[in-house]
Amino acid sequence: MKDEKKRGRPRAFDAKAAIGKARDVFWDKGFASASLDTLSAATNLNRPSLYGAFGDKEDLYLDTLEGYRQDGMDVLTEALDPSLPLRDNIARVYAGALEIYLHGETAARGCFLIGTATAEAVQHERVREVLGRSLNDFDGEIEKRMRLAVERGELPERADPRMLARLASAVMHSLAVRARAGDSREVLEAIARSGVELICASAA
Amino acid sequence: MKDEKKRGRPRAFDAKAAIGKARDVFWDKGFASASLDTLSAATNLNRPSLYGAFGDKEDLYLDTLEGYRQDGMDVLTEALDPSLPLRDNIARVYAGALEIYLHGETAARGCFLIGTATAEAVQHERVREVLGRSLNDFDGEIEKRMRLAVERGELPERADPRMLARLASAVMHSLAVRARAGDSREVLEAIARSGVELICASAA
DNA sequence: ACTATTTTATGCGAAACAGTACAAATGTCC
DNA sequence: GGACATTTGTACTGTTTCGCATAAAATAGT
Repeated sequence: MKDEKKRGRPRAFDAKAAIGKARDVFWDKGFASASLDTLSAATNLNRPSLYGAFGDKEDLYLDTLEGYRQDGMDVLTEALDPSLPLRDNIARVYAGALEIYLHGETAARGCFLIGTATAEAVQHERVREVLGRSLNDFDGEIEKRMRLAVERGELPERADPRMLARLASAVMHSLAVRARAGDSREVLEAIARSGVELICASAA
Repeated sequence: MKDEKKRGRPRAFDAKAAIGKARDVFWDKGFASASLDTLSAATNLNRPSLYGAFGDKEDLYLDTLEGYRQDGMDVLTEALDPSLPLRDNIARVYAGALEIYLHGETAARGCFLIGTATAEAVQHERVREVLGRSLNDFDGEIEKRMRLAVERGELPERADPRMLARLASAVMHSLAVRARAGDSREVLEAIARSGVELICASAA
């Protein structure tokens, strides 16, 4: 299913790369403030090509969100490598998040989902759905690791894996917001360290 | 300084109330998607009146943010009443936050600052400044209570009040995002309860 | 009554906006 | 080589947007 040569003029661009460029625009400006002209310039695609390939602006935005979710899940599962201690896992999750959040030309961008999709979530139901699903997926992935930690004795029997996971996510959500609010790397890393301590307080 | 009658035609509207109406519009739609026409309709002020009283759209938005910050601080200090145990204080903070976040006609609005200002923070420096300052002020207020808790023995000597405060805020940030993402009141309240437990684990 | 001053209301204008029509370009299939 | 299918580039349309110009309305001072 890779080289199913279709008839007609072939595309002169890589859809994945274009979505990546569009994502950068949305990331900085937000959905509403990103004009199709800007997106067109950033992707090197003229407007009709954008429409033909991705649909309207909201469709394109949803595509960028989905891509970010995927990438985020990949980073997350890698950070949660079960051969490492729980404490290291959570620390790696936060470190990976900060690596993404603190990447910005002028100001830090924070989390793409929390930084931009949250604003649209009230009015655009589809965006709200993606946002909610993404947060839940993240929680779920961490919860699996927490469950394993209880089985292994890294956490006490009475620990609630689901709630611990949600609280571990909460620290990440806060890092996402604070990064975009302009907090320094030092402050964010200190919060991450304290978060690990608190979440894994009872860990071996 | 209340009835300093100025010359000229008197205002036919209450500025505070107008800012409140404008805030509701921004809260649902976000800064970028809120048009001056919508704001004008919601406040019952025609555009020139808006400009005359508040300046341009960004100025008006900053005014609504400042008002929200003020209101939030009031709710916060009331929740942190030092005559109550720390655990109750933090629980009240979260309960007060949820009371605000879950108020929405169609979908929950979440936190006005985190839900809308975060999106603009990268591009609009003044918004970023207000957002950062607001988060820090919240942290600071909670930190004072944490410091008191250490003095009183509600928390152990080795507890770090500043970090505990930031983590307590983190749970609230997460509630803000999740509310806007569509999470149910039940889930949010459960997270709040678990958050209190975790933060105050070592409290008397 | 008259002037000075500030707020309202109507409406303008220039720019930005999203989305599309149309034709040229570029490929596949027969 | 020719019919067909798809993409690309230019240009267009109608709408929405922000901010303001201008004039009428309403009050205070004299």
